[in-house]
Amino acid sequence: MKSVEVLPRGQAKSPRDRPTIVDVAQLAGVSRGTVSRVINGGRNVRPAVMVKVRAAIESLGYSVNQAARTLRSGHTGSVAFVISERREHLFEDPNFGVLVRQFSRLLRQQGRHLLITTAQDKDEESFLGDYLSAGHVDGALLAQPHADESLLDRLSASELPLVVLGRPLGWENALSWVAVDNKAAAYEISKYVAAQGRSPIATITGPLDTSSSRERFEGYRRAVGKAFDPDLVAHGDWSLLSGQQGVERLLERRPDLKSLVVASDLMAVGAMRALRAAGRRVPEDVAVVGFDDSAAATMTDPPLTTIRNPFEQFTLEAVKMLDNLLMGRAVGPSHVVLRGELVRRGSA
Amino acid sequence: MKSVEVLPRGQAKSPRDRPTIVDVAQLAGVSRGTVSRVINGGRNVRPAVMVKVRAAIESLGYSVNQAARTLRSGHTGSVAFVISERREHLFEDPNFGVLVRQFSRLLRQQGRHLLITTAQDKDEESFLGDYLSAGHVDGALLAQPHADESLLDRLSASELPLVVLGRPLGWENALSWVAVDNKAAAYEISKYVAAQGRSPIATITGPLDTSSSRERFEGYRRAVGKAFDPDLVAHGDWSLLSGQQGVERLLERRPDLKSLVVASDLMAVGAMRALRAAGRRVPEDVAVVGFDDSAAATMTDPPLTTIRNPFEQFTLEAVKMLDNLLMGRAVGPSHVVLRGELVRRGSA
DNA sequence: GTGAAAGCGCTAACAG
DNA sequence: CTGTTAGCGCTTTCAC
Repeated sequence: MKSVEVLPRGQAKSPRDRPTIVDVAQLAGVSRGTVSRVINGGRNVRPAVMVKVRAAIESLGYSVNQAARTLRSGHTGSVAFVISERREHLFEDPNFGVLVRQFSRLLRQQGRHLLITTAQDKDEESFLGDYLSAGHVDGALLAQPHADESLLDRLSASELPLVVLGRPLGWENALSWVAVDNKAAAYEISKYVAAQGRSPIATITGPLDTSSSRERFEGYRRAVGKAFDPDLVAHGDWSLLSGQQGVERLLERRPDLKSLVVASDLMAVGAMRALRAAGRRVPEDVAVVGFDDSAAATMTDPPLTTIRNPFEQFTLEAVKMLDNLLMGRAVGPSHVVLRGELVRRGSA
Repeated sequence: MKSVEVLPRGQAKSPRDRPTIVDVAQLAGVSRGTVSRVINGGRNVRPAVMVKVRAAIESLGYSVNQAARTLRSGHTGSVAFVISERREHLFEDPNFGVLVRQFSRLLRQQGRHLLITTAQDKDEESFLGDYLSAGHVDGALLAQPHADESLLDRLSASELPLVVLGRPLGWENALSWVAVDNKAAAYEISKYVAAQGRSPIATITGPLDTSSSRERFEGYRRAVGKAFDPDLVAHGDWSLLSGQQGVERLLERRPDLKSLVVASDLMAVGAMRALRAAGRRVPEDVAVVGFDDSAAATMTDPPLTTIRNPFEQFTLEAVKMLDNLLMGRAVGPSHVVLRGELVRRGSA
């Protein structure tokens, strides 16, 4: 049943009120072909004719009919940034704005538009799948898919050129992706804390159905080594509240904890709040580190030591990868893994 | 020169590898017309035939070619949410996620897709204008335009059905819009503070080229009445830092200030930080109120008293308005003004 | 350097 | 209920 959808009937404007290439050709006294050449860069058109045609375009207020162009040429000139999160983190994450801005700029240099699309639940996901499969876009950048991502099935089946942002669990070999080495980052920041003599080190993870959560947890686990203790682990859901509750649970089980590796800055904010409520000072009694270097990281007191993602390179690689796919230059799926960077602030 | 753009050449997939309605018709042993009827809801098609056609669609992995459909039918089934901010606030504003979610859900009920599009600078704005004018979307929701918004010119000239979110300065009569009564809200919250005997009341405004900033300032000004003093006013740019700096300036000029009406929660966070640095307690020495009821409002200590926007109704009105435009039911531009709600927390 | 013309895939109007 | 058919507006050979 894929791709079956019903469009609303009845639109306001009669289609006839928009000038077409024919109107322009008539006014300029040339053929449709020539007008087409002009609006596509003007190769093989005499300057004088160019001027005439452009004037006609201007005076008619002509603008190209993208549907016709796409139907004929087979591509749309736009790319979707697909956000299939069930929760709202991505929008709250200031990193998201950075991503959007960079993608937008990079794609624009290729003459492509960036469209951001979202899906909150299964229904919307299927609706979005219809959209993407219907040829509305030439390709897609897919943000942080969950492990159970049915969109991934759908899209990879549709053969839409696709670059996944983050490691797509279960699809590592089939798809192209660019990811940050979360495991290494978590390892590094945990060791950083350990080197300060802050053991035992507890952690609050994100939801473990995302690769970033798993990797961060894995990095932490490897860093603490034999000292690993399930009682030092709490699981959160990226929310501030879950960070707060995580600390409450941890303090019950291991009141001796000396530091806290939290899988996101926002949860770290909650964690610090709970620590304060429990009478522990940061960083004197408990060192706290976060992840993401989000705005929250600078809003806490003390500000958070955290991991910053290499967005510049990240977006560049993703767009390059997608362009290769779109231009038919890619031989197969490719992968890039980048390193995050430790940002030292007051919390650890 | 509008609408003249150059698309990238050379796309990966040969157009021929996607099945069309003809392939489906052949496989199902019916005509193209019947297939079209099936994929458009199946009116006037026998159940048995429906089944056959659907099976053919499934087995071929057919999905509709949106370009062809749009070219023929004159509409795309999608709507743009246009963000033309020069800065990134919108993405950082958690309210943005709420807006997107609600718009998305509401539009989906109408069988329409929501596309979020952005423009960071003049160039991108013009590029975006091309996109929107080219018939990629049936209509647009335009977020918080600045006073100098050239996109507004462009779009209103293109006759694209348009609903502005926020009051479009200088276009109030020409366009449809839905806005929150910021002036009333600012008045209310300023009076709330005054009623607690917290005068003199200072304020930190947003950038005054937005209608919301102006209105909030105006409401404050009206509430303080004759007590108004330019020394009690600082101008920010919505950023946390600007809130902090605002307080520093205010304390220099009017160290006797007893309360602070800040035009956004984020700036209020900065303001509270600066107050603390200056040895003033909130709310004992200085009462602080914010605007927006954003996540930041609950992250401060004490949490912020602020104004919550009526998003539910806001999005509903905007989508209804746009639908009227799209369906040709609108007689002219319409306007809706909604009231915000005071949320009492610890800061005032 | 320019014109003519063949479709791209689909919908909807018209016959039957 | 179903088949047939005429384009929607544009790009792109192919001639000239």
